[in-house]
Amino acid sequence: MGRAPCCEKGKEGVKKGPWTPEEDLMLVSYIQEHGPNNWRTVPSNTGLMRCSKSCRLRWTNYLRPGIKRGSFTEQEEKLIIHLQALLGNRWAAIASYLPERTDNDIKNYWNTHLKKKLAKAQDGTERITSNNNHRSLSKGQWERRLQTDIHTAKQALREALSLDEQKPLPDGDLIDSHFFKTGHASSSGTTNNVVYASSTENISKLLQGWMKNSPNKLRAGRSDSGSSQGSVRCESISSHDECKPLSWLENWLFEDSTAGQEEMPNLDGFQLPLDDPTEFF
DNA sequence: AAGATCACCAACCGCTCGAGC
DNA sequence: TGCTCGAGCGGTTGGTGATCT
Repeated sequence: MGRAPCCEKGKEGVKKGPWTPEEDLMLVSYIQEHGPNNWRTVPSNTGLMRCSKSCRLRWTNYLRPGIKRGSFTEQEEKLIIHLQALLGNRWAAIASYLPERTDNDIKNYWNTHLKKKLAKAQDGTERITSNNNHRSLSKGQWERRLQTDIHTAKQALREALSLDEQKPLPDGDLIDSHFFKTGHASSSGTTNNVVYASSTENISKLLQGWMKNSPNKLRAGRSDSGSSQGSVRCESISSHDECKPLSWLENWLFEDSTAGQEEMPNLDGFQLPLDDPTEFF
């Protein structure tokens, strides 16, 4: 499989580094008109001296409507920790459960905050248990620990979701409708102060206008960072057109909660909602 | 006050996947 | 069937502001 050279790599005149508000405006104006697709043609059509990849990234990580910036809430933090435990470093998949956050954002937050936090916590618990763990775990012990971990993760994830019960995390549809109705995602926010991307007034005006006119385009754009993995998973779960990751997740949690709380989940009957559950590990 | 170090995050790089030819 | 290339993803880097010495 011949790998294509990185877009415009080596090409002269390709700008790198931070985006200027003018560039943002150019990109947003273009996407407002044409939608977030066919990135290859974006630089030439907009006149931006950027590589198509850079344009896509700028859009998905910063300019895309509905992106929440600023500090993460405790619920978000919990959710990330436990989704990471379940999914590993599949940031795009994790991001699909935090529709207002980008995979890059989550990844950064994980690397700069949560990893350290967990390392500290783990360090504390390891000190306690280290005396009892001189030998490596046997296979049986390992499996049992794995089951416990999964159980714990699910439990905490359930808690995280129930904490947010009054303002349930939006599923795929809610994201869009919520966003289009308000035109500004923070209007329903009851939590922390959030600063949204595209703070430049012009850009936000453009986006608001665009959102009113073409909701379907946004959906197309969202699917981008919604990750292919996420959508594949949706297909495997539901034959419906709509992708509702949180719905099945909630179902999954609630299903499990109907089982005995103290009962250790059986790994064999543990229906992970992925095509290949072993991918988790 | 100034240099060193740390923390954060936007952006880049390179790999994989999958559609199209 | 194999190749090309666009798109997406995760890891890494580099710039910048904050904090420390």
